[in-house]
Amino acid sequence: MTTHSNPTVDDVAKLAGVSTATVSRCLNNPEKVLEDTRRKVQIAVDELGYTPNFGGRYLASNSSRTMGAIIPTMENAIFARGIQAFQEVLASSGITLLISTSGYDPQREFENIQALVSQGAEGLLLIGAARPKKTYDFLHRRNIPHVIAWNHRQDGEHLYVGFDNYVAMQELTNTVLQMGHRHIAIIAGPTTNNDRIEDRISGAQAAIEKNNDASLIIKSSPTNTSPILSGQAFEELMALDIRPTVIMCSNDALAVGAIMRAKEMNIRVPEDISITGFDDIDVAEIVTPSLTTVHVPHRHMGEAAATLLLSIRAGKLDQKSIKLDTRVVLRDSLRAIQ
Amino acid sequence: MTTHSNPTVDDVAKLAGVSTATVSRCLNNPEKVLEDTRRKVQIAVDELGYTPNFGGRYLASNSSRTMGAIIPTMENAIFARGIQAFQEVLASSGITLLISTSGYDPQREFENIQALVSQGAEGLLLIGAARPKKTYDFLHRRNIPHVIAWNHRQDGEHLYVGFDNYVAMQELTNTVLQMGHRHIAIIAGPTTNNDRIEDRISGAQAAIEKNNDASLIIKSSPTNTSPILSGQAFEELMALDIRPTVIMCSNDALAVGAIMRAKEMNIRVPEDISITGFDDIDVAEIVTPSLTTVHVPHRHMGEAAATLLLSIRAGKLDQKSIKLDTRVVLRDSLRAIQ
DNA sequence: TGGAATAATGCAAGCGTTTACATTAAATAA
DNA sequence: TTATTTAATGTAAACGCTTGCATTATTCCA
Repeated sequence: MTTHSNPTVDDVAKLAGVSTATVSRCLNNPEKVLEDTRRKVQIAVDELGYTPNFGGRYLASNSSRTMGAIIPTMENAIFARGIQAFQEVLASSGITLLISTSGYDPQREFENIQALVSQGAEGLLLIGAARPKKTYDFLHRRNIPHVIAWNHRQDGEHLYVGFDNYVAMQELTNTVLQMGHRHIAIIAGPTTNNDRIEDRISGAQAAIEKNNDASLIIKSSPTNTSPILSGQAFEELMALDIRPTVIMCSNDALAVGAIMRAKEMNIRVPEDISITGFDDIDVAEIVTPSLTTVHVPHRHMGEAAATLLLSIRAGKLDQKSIKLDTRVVLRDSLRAIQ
Repeated sequence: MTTHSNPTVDDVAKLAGVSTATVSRCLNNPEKVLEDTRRKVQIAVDELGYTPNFGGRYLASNSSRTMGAIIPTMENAIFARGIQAFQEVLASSGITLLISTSGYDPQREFENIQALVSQGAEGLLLIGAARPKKTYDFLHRRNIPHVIAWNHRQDGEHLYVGFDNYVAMQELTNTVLQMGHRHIAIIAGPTTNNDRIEDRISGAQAAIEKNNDASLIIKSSPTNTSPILSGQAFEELMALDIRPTVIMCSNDALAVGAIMRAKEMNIRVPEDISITGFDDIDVAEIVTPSLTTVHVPHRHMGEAAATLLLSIRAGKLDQKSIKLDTRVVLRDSLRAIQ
């Protein structure tokens, strides 16, 4: 009568004819154990299909070999790609990644953080810096290493691995201005709890304020980002007495939504109106006309964040923020004013 | 001198002036404890920023409230969307999701499965049924509930939550045949360890074999799926003496790659050649011409998989496979032969 | 060959929870 | 009021692992 509970180190030890300590050493410090013993233990492990119980291991060693990431949603390609890279780097160091999604809700993010910390997360990847004080209080009190990705500010408050959304958008706006555009509109997703969008809008404003003759209209959707919403916003902008000559969208998905709506309305892009995006996701190249946008090194960001957290875990506590470069990618959807 | 280790249930108990058992009950069975006591404990919890240690909890209760998912990659929108839904359903039952990616490598998948099981995964979501015997042996020996998503077969061997790739592709092929196409080509990703692609190809073959005058060429890339590869395959097909009149791609990403290459080569779609995809990801509607493809209910699949695993976890062990419907979505990239 | 140094292994405590069972307090009935 | 039932809380063992220290086996040197 075999009980149907999982095999434990005791079972392995008994079968291999050694002590539990030796089994443990075989698994964690194989160099401390005789080649011969190791082999015996390995056979027993395979025989039983043993895998160490994480609870016991974590409790005894106080190390979980686990890190966490909380992203707004996986359905956004920009996060998926960065997290994929993040995970690959961690995996190559034998670290498991726990992921949850907050749906852009700070309260849910807080709960997710608590859950991941309970699960033993030794480090956390977070998106953007905008979150309630209580969240940061918790992170500091519990002394959880965390990096903030997808943004970079000079404030010295946080550990960033990202790019400067403000500067990136400023550059793109300057390009737009150089092409002679003066009536500029922005379609943006909601800025609540989203410092990245905030920074992008401010960046555009800063660039435009230097031009006395340039004007700016901002359409910021109160609810969540979606191409449908940008279609609506696009229509509203087209109904204005003085139409903008260019619409800058706060990300590529919104820009694609605008382009699609333009097609439906028989408005030509870029002949009748220029459109720009942000992120440079795959679709930017696929859509017709191809999208002028800001290229963001998502994979590289994920890798850098993982490397940084691994360094901290290894004891190198004096890590610095990492700033990655973006670049404007000129494609067909933006054209100069004649 | 406060030691800097995390607060434990002992700390909370001491601060609240109750026993550890009561603290535990407050957290897990609040109805078993006096309103007044509960409040005291809650205050202590907040005061200390206490979160239960997962290791201890898992060890004592033998319940991890955790499930795992292993997908090939997050960079594929079809998985991202399904997993997002999967996670949302689990979260609403207080279950944490652990995700890893295998990069389409069965050995890595096996290791990931072991890792997740060690972490306490009480159930597993896996993609497709093609994997080595040792992987299934492990799952059975350890008695890990698992569902296979993104495919559905009538074999009665596994618990599927998915759609019948064979039938879906057969339907699409029939549509193509009805439109008068007789020279048909397929561009597919690698079929090794990928039963979904295998099934799709067989489905197309089955449909075509019923037509004596129809011919089929299959270009199956040996390495991984990528739009660049499909561009290459597309070129090769265009160089043939007798060009196919339609190219059926095993997924939308490949189809988009083919369309882009067609544009570069000044071959008109669908006037000169028709192209179809599979999955119906967002891009299918965005690309020009819009893509005829097979719609797959990714979100719904993720939800159903989660619900099923939750049922098993709740003790309802006699779960049945769930078959979801797909449908052919006709768009501009496919046109009838005159 | 004997003794010291070193390598390999074993013993047992302890990690932070939960939970069966024991105990105490409160509520009810007589 | 006291005896009895019930509700609330406390006590302590157990979960599976790692690791400091004790013990045993091996190697090296003289």
